[in-house]
Amino acid sequence: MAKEKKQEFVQHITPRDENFSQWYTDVVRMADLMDYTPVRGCIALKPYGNRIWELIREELDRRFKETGHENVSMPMLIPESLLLKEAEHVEGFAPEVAWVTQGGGEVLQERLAIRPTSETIFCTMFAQWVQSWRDLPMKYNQWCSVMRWEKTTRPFLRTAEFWWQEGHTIHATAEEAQEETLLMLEVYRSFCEDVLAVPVFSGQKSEKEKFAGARATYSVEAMMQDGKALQAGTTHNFGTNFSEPFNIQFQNKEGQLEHVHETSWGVSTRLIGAIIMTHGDERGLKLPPAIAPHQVVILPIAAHKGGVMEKCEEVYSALKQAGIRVKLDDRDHLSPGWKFNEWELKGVPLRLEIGPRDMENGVASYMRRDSFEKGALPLDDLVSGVKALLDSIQQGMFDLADAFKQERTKDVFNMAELNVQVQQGYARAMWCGERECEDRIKEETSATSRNMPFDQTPFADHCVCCEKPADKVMYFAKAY
RNA sequence: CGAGGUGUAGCGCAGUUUGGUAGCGCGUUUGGUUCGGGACCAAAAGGUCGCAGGUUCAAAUCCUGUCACCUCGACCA
Repeated sequence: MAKEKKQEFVQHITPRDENFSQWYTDVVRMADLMDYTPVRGCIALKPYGNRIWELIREELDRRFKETGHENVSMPMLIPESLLLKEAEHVEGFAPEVAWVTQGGGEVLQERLAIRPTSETIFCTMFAQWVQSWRDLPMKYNQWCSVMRWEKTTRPFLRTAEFWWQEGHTIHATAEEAQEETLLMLEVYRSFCEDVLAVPVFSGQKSEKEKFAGARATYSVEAMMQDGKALQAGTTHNFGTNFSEPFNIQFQNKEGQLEHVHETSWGVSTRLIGAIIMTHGDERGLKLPPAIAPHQVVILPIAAHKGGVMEKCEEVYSALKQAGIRVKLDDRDHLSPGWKFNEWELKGVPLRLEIGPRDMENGVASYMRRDSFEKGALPLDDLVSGVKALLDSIQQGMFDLADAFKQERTKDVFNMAELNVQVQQGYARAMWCGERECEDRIKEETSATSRNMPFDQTPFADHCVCCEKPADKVMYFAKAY
């Protein structure tokens, strides 16, 4: 009977390998991360999902400050005239901008865009704030939400409003701007891999795929468990593309006016989608300890029996004192089996059980969410045991994801091979650099160019598509 | 934006073909017994049937429109 019921429960999550998209939406809903709202395509982050985002923010913000950035806050509304100043930029964003046309019942003289991104307003303010070479660089970041009126939406991956950070910096020289662009790309790469345990491909976007208005765009691209690509973060070098129309100038050491060189970079709540689709399994979410709202959950077994709750509370305090994010699940109307499943669904990395039998043995039983491995930790040295397990889980999750990524990435030498490979993962190919070939690959395989790795050592001499001489190494994949 | 599908209690669904009192399971609340992989008994609460119009004595059910969500495409950063 119990077994039948359990199966019934598990069936609520669509099997991952049967229908990955459906599995994803099931997990998002059941893990209680978000909910839909009355506004089309706009989601509400619930406490659990919001907490994950908070932890991501804390960790990223620390890294931004370490690299010399400061936070600012800009207005949500952008006058249309500002948006129109950079031609490529407006062309790229115009179709998905939401507009405010009235305020307090009066029709506005100029309609205001709800920011789809803040380059234009940053540029406007930079122009007022910079005068001398001594003012440079200005390295600012803001945490906010932006709005893009998307045709189809999907929780975390593409929503009409989403939460993100956008860094905007201006520099005196092209070299400095390029250095900043690559530095922030590296911050994103190490954040994804070391904190989220999400291995990524780091490299430069093609002309076709770069940001509207950028001279060069770089990205970190993750691989989901269905083999598809997810762009996890981007950095852009604008050169003087924006500083010229916005007239952001400074006086150099020689007393002459020069335009600044600008960069921007961002990551969003899409990272939460990346975590789910990189690590999740048939039982639900699987969170890396570094950003798990609860790193450890303590479950009392037979809580009414003497000393069990007291011991749980003691362990809870000790772990909390040691700086571990710990949850004591003392709800007494739920059976242990129920709680096991619920916390597994929510992705808690480590479960501790404390019951009469454990107390006799002076241990706490544990189970790792990553490998389901069970064991026991001595109560008198619990903190160091838990810390070691959390470290091991963090590493184990990365290693598993990285092995998957490598297994699903192959070199291809012609269109037939490319077509086969992008059905299940990333294809590394030699590419001539022509837009025509990129378009043809998209048309025939539905895969797009992801990015060019920094190691551009050729492994063949002709283009995967047109067979003409090629010197660019490019990753292709189907993308979210 | 195109093709297909779904909207009925917090969640999962039946009822729609053939119009006639709003149903089931889980969860929730209260009381009690339990507790090492989704426990049990008893009682109770909970629904504008997505929304708007129409047909009818009567609409969850038939008709029209509309909105949202899901799947696959297209588009996009």
